[in-house]
Amino acid sequence: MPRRGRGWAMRAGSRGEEIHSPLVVSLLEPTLLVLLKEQPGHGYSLLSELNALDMTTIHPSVVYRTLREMETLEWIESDWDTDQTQGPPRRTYRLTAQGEEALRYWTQELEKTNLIIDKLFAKIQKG
Amino acid sequence: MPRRGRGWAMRAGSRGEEIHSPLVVSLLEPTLLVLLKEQPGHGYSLLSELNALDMTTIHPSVVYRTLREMETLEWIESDWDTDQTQGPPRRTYRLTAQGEEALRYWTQELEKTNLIIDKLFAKIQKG
DNA sequence: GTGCACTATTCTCTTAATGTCAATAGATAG
DNA sequence: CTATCTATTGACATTAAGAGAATAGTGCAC
Repeated sequence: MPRRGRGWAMRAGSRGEEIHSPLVVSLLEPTLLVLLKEQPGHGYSLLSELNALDMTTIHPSVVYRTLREMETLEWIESDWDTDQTQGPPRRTYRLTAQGEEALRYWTQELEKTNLIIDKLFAKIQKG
Repeated sequence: MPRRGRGWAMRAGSRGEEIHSPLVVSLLEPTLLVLLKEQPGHGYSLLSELNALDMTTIHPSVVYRTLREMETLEWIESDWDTDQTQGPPRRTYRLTAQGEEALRYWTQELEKTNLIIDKLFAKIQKG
């Protein structure tokens, strides 16, 4: 029952719950871009790749929805894969040129974010 | 007219607009904790401190609202300051013990976030 | 052959957070 | 006396996220 938002830290910390901070979710979009740049993939496989990146608390339906929205933006494209699945057909996504462009902007934003976080750490350690 | 969310990267990049990624906003809460740990302050002064940290696109009312919510959580407390203002009375906030506790959890989360971003950079540079 | 676990995706409803802007008002300089 | 800067609040609209039900194919054990 992940519930995000204001006051996350205490709720997550005091009880060892599966709540994630809003930060994790806001990394989802660029993370999917990066993963799909590495290689095409479908929702279910991306879910386990997210797990490998310690983004374990994101709800599957959020990932699927995000992929659909990214396809609407034409950052990614997909085809149905009916053969070679271990279950029902899967939708395999790949990055488009526009998606690569979006990833470039996102990369800059991630750099900026790292800088801000580093400044915060500096302030924390100072005190 | 900052509009966040899905597709931020292209909207922000293609036109040089004042749109921020969802990442920036999700740093607001821990940033306010850090700034108030450094020293007590009021909303208006915190706004310029956020500017100094390159978090320029966050709307003032969002900052004020966040402060009020953090006070409800008892992470911070406030008093009205009627003297020594350069305008109307200001509400001066300071960190509570619970706020320090929250900051500790947030610090861990920021470390985790930095790690994830670094992993993403590694993947980006590899490709 | 049927029941179960795993794979795989979509849809919908609810709740929470953000965006935006108007309103209010004290202080100060010209 | 009015424009600008300081300072905060409140309300409303919009967007995103959380959660779970529904659907369905595959493969294995019994």
